[in-house]
Amino acid sequence: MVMATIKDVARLSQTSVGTVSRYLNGHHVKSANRARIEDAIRELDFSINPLARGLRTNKTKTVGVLIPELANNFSIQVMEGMEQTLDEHGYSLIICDSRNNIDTEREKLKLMRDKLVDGIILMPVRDEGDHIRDLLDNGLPVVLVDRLITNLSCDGVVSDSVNGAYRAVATIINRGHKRIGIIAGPQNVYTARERLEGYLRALKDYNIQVDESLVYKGDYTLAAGSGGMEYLLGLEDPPSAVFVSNYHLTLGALKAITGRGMTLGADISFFGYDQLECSELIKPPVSVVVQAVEALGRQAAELLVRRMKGDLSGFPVVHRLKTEIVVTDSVKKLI
Amino acid sequence: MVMATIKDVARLSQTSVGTVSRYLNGHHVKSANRARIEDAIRELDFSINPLARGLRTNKTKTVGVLIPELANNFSIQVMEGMEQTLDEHGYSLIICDSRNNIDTEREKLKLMRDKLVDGIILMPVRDEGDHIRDLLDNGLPVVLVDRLITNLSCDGVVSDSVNGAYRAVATIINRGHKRIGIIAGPQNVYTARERLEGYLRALKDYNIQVDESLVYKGDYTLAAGSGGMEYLLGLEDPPSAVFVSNYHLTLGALKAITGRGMTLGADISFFGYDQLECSELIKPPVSVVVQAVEALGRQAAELLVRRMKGDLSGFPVVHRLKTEIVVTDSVKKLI
DNA sequence: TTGTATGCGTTATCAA
DNA sequence: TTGATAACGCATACAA
Repeated sequence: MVMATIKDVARLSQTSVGTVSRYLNGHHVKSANRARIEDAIRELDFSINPLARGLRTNKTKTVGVLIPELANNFSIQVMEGMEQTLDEHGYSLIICDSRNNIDTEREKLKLMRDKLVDGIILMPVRDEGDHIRDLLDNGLPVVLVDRLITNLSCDGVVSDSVNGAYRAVATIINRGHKRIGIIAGPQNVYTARERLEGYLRALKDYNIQVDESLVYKGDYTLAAGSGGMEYLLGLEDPPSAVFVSNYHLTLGALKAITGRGMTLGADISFFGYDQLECSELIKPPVSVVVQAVEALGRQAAELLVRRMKGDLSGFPVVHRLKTEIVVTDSVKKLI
Repeated sequence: MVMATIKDVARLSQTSVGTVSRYLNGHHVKSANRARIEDAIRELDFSINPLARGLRTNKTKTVGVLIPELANNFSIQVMEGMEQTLDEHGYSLIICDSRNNIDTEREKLKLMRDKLVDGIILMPVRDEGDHIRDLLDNGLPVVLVDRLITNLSCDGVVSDSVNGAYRAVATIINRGHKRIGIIAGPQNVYTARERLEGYLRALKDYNIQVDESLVYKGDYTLAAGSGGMEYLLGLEDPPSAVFVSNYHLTLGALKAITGRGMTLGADISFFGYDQLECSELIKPPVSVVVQAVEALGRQAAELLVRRMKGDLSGFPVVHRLKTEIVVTDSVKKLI
């Protein structure tokens, strides 16, 4: 297929490439010319060659999105929010999966830089920021989403995980539980630390002594979720309630409970994290902390667009979005 | 950030841009020059400007992926397969969501063409092919995934849905059921037609008369799934078993069953489609037809890569992947 | 406001 | 094998 160029348009409209180019970029053009150019463009089915334009302008109208794991509900919903927003601003998304691997993250980030993206939205694998600082130092806008990075000055949009976890645990306490376990995530991940802190703060505020044996830490995986739940349930003095601090962990923990033939709320009280696709299929439905997933994506995208336009005000900006909690009979009322 | 160019490399390595370019494209270069060029590249942290290269070669090493709905397990897993394969071949993915809307599909397809992608993988919204034929006629490779299109000569990779549905229904019949309902999808979608056909064939082969009142057709949505199940359960003479022919429909149907407080297998026999993330959390686990999701993505990607390399042999190639069925106690044994 | 000419970084053609 | 150079399609500085 041979595409029409700006030259063809100029010829057909009896103007010059300069005029056509100016028309295309929204400059003022005599209305007679404008009309003829528009006709020619329609006639030739012309569209701008983004490569040529990019070569001149050093802009690609493309944003790189790097996610540690595509295959999960949460990531996808965040992505949808971004896709929509960036689409509205005329940006395309190049999407990559870092497969929860910091080396892949480095590599893909380099790939994106080489592909000349105008900006990057990153959900980082873990607390490691040197390679990101490199990008920022080179003037490439980066917005973190879901997770911040210690000692890295970078824009970000995250959920208020401390508060989400706090309210979950406070709810459990208010229903009369004293022995409350937590399945926490890997402590080199921002959200995992925050959620553990929320748990600890709630216990402290309600004067409940922390029992270290009730704090299980694992990766953000299904396996760690079931492993953690097995561990807690196998304790000599098991907790009466468990707070599980991530999507995959929640699925895994529920699997362990179901596997043991136990009933939520009756045999073990349970508070999970993130909306399960099938939350209504489980009896009773599961109490969870729900994040503003779409907003997370939208706001990250909007912030990035602002940066790409050259507005660097307030750097680093961090948005912290409120979470909601859904409380059900999966947490038994002891009082 | 100011990127080094091939010119800088030529200067530093005391060769010419021609030689450097040839080196970069794998042609033969005297080994002394090769060494000096490699040093210079490292020294300057040079990487090829894909815009300039694309402008010359008319290739972007980018593939457009258009999916009717990002936010579902099935799509994502297919996408992961594609991402991995295309990554191996040095292609980036531009991912778009057509939001189950044929106009959006048209629009995004145009956008991708304008962005000069080298090829497109499309999961079409429905049975409409003119806009796709346009692309093919213009020499842009397109591979359909999951769904073919009537009267459109186009490469594709799909599951053998007829067979999947057939075996599901045959399994139900072999467990002694005679009154078997189906929640079918929209008949302008390839997979929906195929799965309905599988159902009908199985009934025919086992000499069971088709009762039209047991055939419910709806969109591929959760709402249609629960609506369909409500309808079937509300019949004067309801079916003893129901085959549900899509992921969303399955979720919706299960929701209706759970909502009525009925138990799978005991009160109603059930066979769904696609792996639910939480299939193990439901008691009893649900019988489903499972597709080779990753393979679907991989093979579509591989086929597209072949086409983009210029190998047009066998067009149109259609791969039809086998499905598996998972059979559980959700289908009651009547005999 | 318009037309002309130059350059963005690469590949490909040509002569050496 | 190499170097010099034209071209890819566009945006922009400059002169008009």
